[in-house]
Amino acid sequence: MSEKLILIDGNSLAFRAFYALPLLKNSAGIHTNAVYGFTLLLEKIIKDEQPTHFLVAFDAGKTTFRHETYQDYKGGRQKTPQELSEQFPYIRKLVEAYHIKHYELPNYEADDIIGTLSKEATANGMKTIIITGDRDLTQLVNEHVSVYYTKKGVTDIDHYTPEFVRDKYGFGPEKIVDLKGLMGDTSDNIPGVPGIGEKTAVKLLLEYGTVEEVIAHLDDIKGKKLHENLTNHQADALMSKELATINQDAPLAITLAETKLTDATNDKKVELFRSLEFKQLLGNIETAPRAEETAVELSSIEEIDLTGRTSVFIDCFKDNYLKNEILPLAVSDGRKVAVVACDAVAAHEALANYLMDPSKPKVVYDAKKTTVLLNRLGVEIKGIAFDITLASYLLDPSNTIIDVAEIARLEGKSLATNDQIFGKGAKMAVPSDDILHGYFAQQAAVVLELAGLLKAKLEGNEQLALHDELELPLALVLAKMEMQGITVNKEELVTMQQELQGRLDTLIAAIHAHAGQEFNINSPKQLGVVLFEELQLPIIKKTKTGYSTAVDVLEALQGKHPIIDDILIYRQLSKLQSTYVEGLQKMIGEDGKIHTRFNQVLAQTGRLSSVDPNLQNIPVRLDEGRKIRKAFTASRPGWVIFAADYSQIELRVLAHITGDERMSDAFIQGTDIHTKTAMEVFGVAKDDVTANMRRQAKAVNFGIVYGISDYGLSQSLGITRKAAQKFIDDYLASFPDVKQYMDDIIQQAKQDGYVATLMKRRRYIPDISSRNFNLRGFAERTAMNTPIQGSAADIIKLAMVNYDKAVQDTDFSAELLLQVHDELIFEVPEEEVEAFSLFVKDIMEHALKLDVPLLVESDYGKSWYDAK
DNA sequence: AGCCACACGC
DNA sequence: GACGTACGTGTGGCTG
Repeated sequence: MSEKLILIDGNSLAFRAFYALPLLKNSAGIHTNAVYGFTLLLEKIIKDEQPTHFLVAFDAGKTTFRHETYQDYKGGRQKTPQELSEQFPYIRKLVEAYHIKHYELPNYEADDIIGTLSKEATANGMKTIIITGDRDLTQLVNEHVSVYYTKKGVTDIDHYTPEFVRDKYGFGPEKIVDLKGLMGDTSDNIPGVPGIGEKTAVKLLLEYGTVEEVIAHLDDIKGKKLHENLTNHQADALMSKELATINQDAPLAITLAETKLTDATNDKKVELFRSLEFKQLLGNIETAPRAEETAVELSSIEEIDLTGRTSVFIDCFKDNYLKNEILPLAVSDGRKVAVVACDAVAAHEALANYLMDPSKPKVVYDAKKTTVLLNRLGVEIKGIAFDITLASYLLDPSNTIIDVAEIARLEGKSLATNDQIFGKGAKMAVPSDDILHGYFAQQAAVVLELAGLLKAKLEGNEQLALHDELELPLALVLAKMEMQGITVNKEELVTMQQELQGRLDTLIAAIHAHAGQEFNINSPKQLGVVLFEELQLPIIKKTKTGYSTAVDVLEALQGKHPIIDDILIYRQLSKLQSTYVEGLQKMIGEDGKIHTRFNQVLAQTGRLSSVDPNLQNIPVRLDEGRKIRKAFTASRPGWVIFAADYSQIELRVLAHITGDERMSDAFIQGTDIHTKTAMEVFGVAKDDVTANMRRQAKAVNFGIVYGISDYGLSQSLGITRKAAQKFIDDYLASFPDVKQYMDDIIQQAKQDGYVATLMKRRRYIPDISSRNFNLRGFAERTAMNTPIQGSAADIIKLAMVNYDKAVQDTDFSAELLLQVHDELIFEVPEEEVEAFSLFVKDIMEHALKLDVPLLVESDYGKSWYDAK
């Protein structure tokens, strides 16, 4: 087969890894984060690319041949932190442990080594992949050489191809050096020409081709200042181009043949990982556990001590526990573990009694799933005291928990994964009872072990109450909601489907007629060709794969061609048809209901999400879509759908957290918050707030709540980024305590590494100190926004738990069906609804005492549509 | 099977 | 100056 060479820019990736990962230390006090990140990258590259040849290039020293040309080359760079430079020897050792060659050459940079070898590889018919964190190498891209850039972290990678570069600039990679020649490069202290940034440089190059040609045509250049700068800095431009040019003929003392990878043992890797304490990686090497090694001896259920601390593990095949095949149940008492076939659980009296006894504390992997599965077996489990999935999520919501092995891995333990036992994709199957029972026994044993570790960590974070009093009780409420389901009227959807299909057919015909040909309107690619090539409409925006045909683009084209209006309507209707009208019908069960599942451990802010189907994004904004809600009804005649939603909960939380008086006053006095914001930001009296001012103020409030950037605000208001930034500045000047909070919370994130909600939910913000402008900006907005959105999530969750507890002491027969972030949906007998409304409103408004009032609005009707 | 573009909600 | 800009889920197209 063809040969493939990987070339790694060692210094650049060491820096990336260092800043991407928290400053880890092994017990000997050596910092290891850069080495660790480097290792992850090597693992990923070897696995994904399967190279035949491999080399890591390093920079040799401070001065290079470029310094002869320009003394200040790379001047003004910050010194490499000590914590990183001490890791370089280990990175070299690491590379050697992988039996990968590394090379450095005095007077040259890693870039030149890479450039020279990639040229040689191309000459020998090899494919080359260059991996770096530095954009400089883009110039080497061609059809045989790709450059992969690490984006976020170390293992998130962007692939640069000649087309990518061409799409971005309008010219190929070979002109990158000309670009640098004109615009310079601050990171390498390459001067370029003053007053020329990317925009101007690209324009000039598109017109003249190269720096030399630009200089040759100086007299044609318009703009006095530009002409003057170019004239005065011709030499700088040429020198900058020279500096930016990678040397592809460096005098290397290493040959391509020497970079060939050999089959090697893991000995050195194991030794190094041991000394650096890379436990997880070590676990991966020391072969995946075989059944015999980890097999727990199976006891009969009678031998288990069900009186003390126990764990219960039950699961089903694939992820939908509301309907899929139930697998056995395993119980561990910490010494012995027993596995019972699911059919035998309810029949086994001692076991069933134990499961239903609230005084017998049980530790589980997933309380909601466990509750549902046992309920399906006819057992109402009581006394779940700890959920390791919830615990792991609360400790760090970025943990993506897919199985017990994943939580174990996070705790430095290695064990068989669900994928290993069940297989994945089409090959997924339940294994033999032997394997299955052994696996389940092990799961139960490990769950018990992990519970102790995680509980101690929660305690250390003062998060035990968050688990015990909020998330765990909520899991049981959610289990009930999922099992309850919501009735959906299929006939209603069928009628809508027919109606929509008629309109869609008409639109398709009209669009094809406008286009003069038949094509698939659902294909952005085909649509792009029709709009921008056949019909020659102006290209507003591009995606990385072609023309963008997104709504904002189409709206900008309205009036330019009659096809646009039809496409906009087609888009809207076909989304309704495929996702909702047709999609939801498929989800209606034999009970006439849809049973969504709520994911309690996914959203980084603490919100819930909903899958299979997602009932948190049923249309509401446009009436056309809102009509879908007519199909959602109460399950019994005489009952109604009742919806209660928090009014402006996030902004109320913001007023509470910041203590901002003006904002708080608005809520205390019941002033419309968007109007109030407009009054403050525009400095006008209430009666002088125009509809447009209120609309803009609303968008700014939206931005505050969701942590959008100046760019995001500019997009939503259709204004410039500068104008958007001014809005934000004016807003913060109007609400000084909000401004103070924003500054403080960023400081706090820097200091603690995380931010927290009112209920002590955490979100870690590792990028808060990134020197990457984008990552840092994103991190800052996350820091500002998460306590607001997350506290709002805390409040509605608390309301749900309080409601569930309180309703049991009433005669209400209402059922809680759905949660949509700031809204709860119930079904209620119509005669109860008035009293129930007061009951729910009281619970929701007093879920948590804030310095500003919480306001709940509600309505009811025969369908969700009517409960507006 | 996995990625992309797009669109829905909050 | 900028790598790309609230989150999460589902759909259809396309690619390998």
